[in-house]
Amino acid sequence: MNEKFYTLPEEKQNRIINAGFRVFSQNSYKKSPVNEIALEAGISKSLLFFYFKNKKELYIFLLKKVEEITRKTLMEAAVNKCDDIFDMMYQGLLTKAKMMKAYPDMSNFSIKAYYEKDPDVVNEVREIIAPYTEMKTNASVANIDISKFKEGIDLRLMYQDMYLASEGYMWRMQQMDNIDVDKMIKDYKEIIDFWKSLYLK
Amino acid sequence: MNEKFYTLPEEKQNRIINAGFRVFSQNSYKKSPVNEIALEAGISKSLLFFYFKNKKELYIFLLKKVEEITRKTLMEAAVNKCDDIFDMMYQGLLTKAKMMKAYPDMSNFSIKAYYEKDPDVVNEVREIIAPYTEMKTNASVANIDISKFKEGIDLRLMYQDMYLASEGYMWRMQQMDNIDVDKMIKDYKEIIDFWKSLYLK
DNA sequence: AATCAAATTAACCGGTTCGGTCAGCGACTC
DNA sequence: GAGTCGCTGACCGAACCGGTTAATTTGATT
Repeated sequence: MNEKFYTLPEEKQNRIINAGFRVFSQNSYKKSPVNEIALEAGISKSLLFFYFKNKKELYIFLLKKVEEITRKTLMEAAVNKCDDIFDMMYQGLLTKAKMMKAYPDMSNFSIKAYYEKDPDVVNEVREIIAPYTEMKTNASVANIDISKFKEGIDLRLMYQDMYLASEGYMWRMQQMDNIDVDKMIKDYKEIIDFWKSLYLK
Repeated sequence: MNEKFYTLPEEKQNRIINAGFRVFSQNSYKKSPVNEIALEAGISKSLLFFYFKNKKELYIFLLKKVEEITRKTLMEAAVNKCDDIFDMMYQGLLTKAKMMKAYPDMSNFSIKAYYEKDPDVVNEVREIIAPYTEMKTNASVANIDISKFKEGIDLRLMYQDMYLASEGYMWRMQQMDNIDVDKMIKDYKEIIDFWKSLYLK
């Protein structure tokens, strides 16, 4: 790709990136028209092909961008490491919300990429995304302070319930046309407080 | 559409229907190639155009098929009407699982259709689907026996939590390549029992 | 085996779309 | 006014797509 891209004002870069996320998140790789990305970014197709030598390069650039953005956001969030599992879930959603505000279609794009089967890009997708699919389920349940919880609660099922509900909530959000991130945070906080009242002494 | 379609062996009808669900669920209306549907159904494109005079007619037929299948399955399920909200959720998932076994992509197809914006079909979609989008959230919480529940539980949040977790569970299932419906039912039963132990006296 | 109708398909057509290229336009500098 | 830079409109060949048509296969009947 053309290094000139990085000299563009950040706002313009983001316009291109978000347009790419949006189009590639709603169509398969093959059926995502480069022209539609350019139009949505407010530039001409020719210029897009000036920065990225072809469609595949643009796609892979976006893939790597997902990783970069996620890593950066996660690093920022890790500053306030909390031992409370409820705070952890809340913080998790907060960071996800922050990302969704800046890059609304990134999440859907990475999901779509994960299931992409086009031989033109499938190898690259596997290479770039694969490392991140593992460390999904772990990352918690390990060392939490049991004494705070009510007696007789199956912590495994509790966690599963909360995790599933979070996934269900995210899913419902993804389906909607425009996401009200602030309302989302408010609703989620309400449920977390409900869980606290249920599970904690 | 050509009435001859209904004289086809049911297995062949279903192959066509499922192929339609799959292709239309993964692409927008416009970018769903009729040829791909035919190939996946194991017939030629020409034959498909013999049964359905054009793409739009096929699409609308599938839309109506969703309504028909859902109604039939729901009627069967309504036989054992239970007043227990937990039983209700369990029965609800059972019926949904049954439908997913017979028509794996129907659910995703109807979601996609709901958000379809192509002017060629948007009016018809609204007409056919709209009536069913309302009666989603109600249908419960209304007349349940409160006395069975532990005191101080916010029933609205309880229901929301269970509903979201169910959706999250369904979503996780949809993502997987091949769904083990029986295991799914077993896991779900485990969570419902967990909820019972949490919320009931 | 010959016949005929029904089921099914291969081949084709006109139009559109898509990835990618290229010549050149306007603005700004020296 | 020559040269550079950011940028675009117009264009190209190839592929694709919805839909048609003529032909072929199949299967039952005589």
